[in-house]
Amino acid sequence: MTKGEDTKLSVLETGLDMASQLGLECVSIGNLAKATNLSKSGLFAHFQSKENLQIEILNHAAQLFSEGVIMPALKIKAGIPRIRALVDNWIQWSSELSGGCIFVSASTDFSDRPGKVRNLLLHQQKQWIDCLRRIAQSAVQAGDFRPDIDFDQFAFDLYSLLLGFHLYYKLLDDAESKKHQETALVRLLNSYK
Amino acid sequence: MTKGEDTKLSVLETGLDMASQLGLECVSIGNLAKATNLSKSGLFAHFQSKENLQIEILNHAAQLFSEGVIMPALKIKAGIPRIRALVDNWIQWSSELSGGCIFVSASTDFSDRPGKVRNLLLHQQKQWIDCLRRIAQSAVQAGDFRPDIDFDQFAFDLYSLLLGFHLYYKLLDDAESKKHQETALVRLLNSYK
DNA sequence: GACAAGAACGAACGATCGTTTTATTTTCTG
DNA sequence: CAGAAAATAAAACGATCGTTCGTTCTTGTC
Repeated sequence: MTKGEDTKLSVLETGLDMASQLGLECVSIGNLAKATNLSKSGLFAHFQSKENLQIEILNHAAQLFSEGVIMPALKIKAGIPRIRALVDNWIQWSSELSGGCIFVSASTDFSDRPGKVRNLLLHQQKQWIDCLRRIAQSAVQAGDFRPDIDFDQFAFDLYSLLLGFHLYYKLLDDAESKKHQETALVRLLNSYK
Repeated sequence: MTKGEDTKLSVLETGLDMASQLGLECVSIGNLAKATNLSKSGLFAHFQSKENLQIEILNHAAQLFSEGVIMPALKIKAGIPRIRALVDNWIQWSSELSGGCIFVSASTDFSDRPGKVRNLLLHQQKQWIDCLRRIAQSAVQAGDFRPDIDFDQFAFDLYSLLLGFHLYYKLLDDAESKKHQETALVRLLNSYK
């Protein structure tokens, strides 16, 4: 890895963390430069525009998300064990970032900001929902779920559960949030059995 | 109502709508002044600081929320009918604002911004969750829910459902979101019967 | 109709925004 | 080690940020 690639990566790491806290739009190039001990122009040269920076942060996050949340879960036995692994990984993921899951904050941030960033985010979220759907399908094949279930509905149900946990955990810092999430997950899984 | 109160109110209306779209932090005084045909300084004089503006926008939103979502629901027969009314009102509320529910976007926006605004937001969210809890209690008294249910868990479950709907509706503009929300609500209510 | 109070204005403040240009340093290659 | 290429820096651009100041216009009251 060349020097340039190396610094760019560390900028993306720091930028991802800042974006999770402040929102993608509020990560300024000046602040990010300070946080990474670079000059504004030196940092800027890596991205050519702020929009590009935002896109690269999202892509970097997507890669980490894939490696840390999705792929490990796919190595677990299909069905309920895999679903539980996915949930655990997701919670782990959104706890690692100091401001919570970047896709959740960016989704509310960019739901009304048309442009390349929103388009990318939309695509990523559709992929994530598709992942949830496929995991429900594999749970049917594994015999853990009834064969007549609605995959899209399951994706909605599970994502809602994670969003609820996210808000409770991040805003209310509710010690109960993990318990509530677990209870809700058990009920959700049972209703699809 | 004096002239000043009148303009201030219209600023809050416009500011609330902008905040729902861009997030509270990205509502700039300059833009808000343009949108309300005021000078920057003229608008500023009503609020003394940006933080105050944000707080007043949130308080204004809370009043509308109370009038439009909570109070009408409390006039409906306690139990499942009231819960359904509350959900319908909430969905109506978050559809009226062009950027969705301000409390949802502000919660992700300010979960990592300590200060008066975050404190207010936190208080408001706790009140909302308390409202959900009490509605579950009244549903027990009305005989629609089992007496041994966990009220906090119900609040978590119902709020998660709304958050899921909100993301689906605002970001994915999913025509199916209403259907998914309805299906999930039916299952939720049944599980507490 | 004078007069005080309230409301809105224009101009400017220093700071920061994203971005460009030019220069300097660092790194890699022959 | 020399020279090309890549990486970073410094300085400045116009625009906008939140805020302050002093002034002007509008409002309602005696």
